[in-house]
Amino acid sequence: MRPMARRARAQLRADALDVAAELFVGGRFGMPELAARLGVSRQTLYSEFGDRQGVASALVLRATERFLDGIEAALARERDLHAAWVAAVAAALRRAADDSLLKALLTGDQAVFGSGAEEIVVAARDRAAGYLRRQWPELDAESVGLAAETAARLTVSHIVLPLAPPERIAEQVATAVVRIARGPGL
Amino acid sequence: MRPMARRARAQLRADALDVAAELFVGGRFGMPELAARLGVSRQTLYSEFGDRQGVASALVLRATERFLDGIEAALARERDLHAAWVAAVAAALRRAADDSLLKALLTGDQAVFGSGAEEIVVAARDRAAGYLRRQWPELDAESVGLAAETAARLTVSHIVLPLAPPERIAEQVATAVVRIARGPGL
DNA sequence: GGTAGACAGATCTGCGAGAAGTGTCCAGAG
DNA sequence: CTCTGGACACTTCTCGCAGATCTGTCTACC
Repeated sequence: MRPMARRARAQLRADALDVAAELFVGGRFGMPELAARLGVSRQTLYSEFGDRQGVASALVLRATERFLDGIEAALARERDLHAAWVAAVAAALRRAADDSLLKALLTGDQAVFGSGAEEIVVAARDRAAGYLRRQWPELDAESVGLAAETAARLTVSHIVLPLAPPERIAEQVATAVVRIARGPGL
Repeated sequence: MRPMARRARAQLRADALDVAAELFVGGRFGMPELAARLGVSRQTLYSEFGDRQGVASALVLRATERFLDGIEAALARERDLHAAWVAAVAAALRRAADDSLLKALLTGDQAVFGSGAEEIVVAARDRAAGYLRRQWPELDAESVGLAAETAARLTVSHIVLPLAPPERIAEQVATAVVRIARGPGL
């Protein structure tokens, strides 16, 4: 509860997840090696994360949140709805391209812990909906929900199965999302 | 070249793929067992399909075409654009639900031969675009392309990761596709 | 708090023998 | 002319088994 202890704990968690991510992409992710690399005893890890799955879950959670934070930042950086989505999708594609853990979670190829794809899609959809409601309150509520889910699913789809250059994908997804968000039309 | 020979060959291919699909979902797909179940020699199989991969490719190809034929039939059965897509997506979800081979191809979980997902998405997109161009020629060409790709990707996404009952998914995808197909709007 | 060590039990690894499958050949039957 | 059955070399599963490693927990210690 003391500042030092809390800081040390948070730092340990952060370091542990950094190393765990490294080990994971390397294919070997075990508690003994994780502890050794951190210069800490196995027990400390078990105390902090409960068990191996706890480390894995925390790792997935952090990767997801960082991913979505980056996307939301890109969204917020633009004022035009279409431009915002172009930037967001482009950011998502970029991150997915050079984050092995994220790519593994989304494509599900490596033996990842809890698939992860579902959590990411759900979280992305909810964040996108929140952003739209907040930034464009005049949009129809149902359309916002549909646009958010479509944005999340289309982006993941293009990460898993890219058929066009990133810029083109971003443009296409953005156009689709904007047209859906615009509502029934008449 | 004689009718009898051609018919026998076609029948053999069809039977072979039926049995191959059975063996595949059962997890054991080998040339000796396939030949035995067909009451034919292995050599005949190799003559007809070239090699094991040839059987696999033919199997995937047929599954894909049947899948898309079913969807296109559902599309053609409705006159309203929205209703047509509701029916098509519902048909796709239904088929994917009770066709193990198809589901394996799309989700990529079982060790399928050539992933298959890419071929399916591409073929679905192209067929959807063809249908839209043919049936709704007044639609903007670029919008049709975008709507077709979105329809294909969203449907696959909802098959791989279903988060809502099929009827709701069909309704959502149809709404999204129609709004995209409608064009820039103004 | 944290460490080091020990512990039973599960899980992974390497390995070799044996079985099975792959792809190709050919002689022979219908 | 097509299909069969058998043989062939080669590669790829499979299975058992021993040894190593990992997991999760406990205890003594600092």
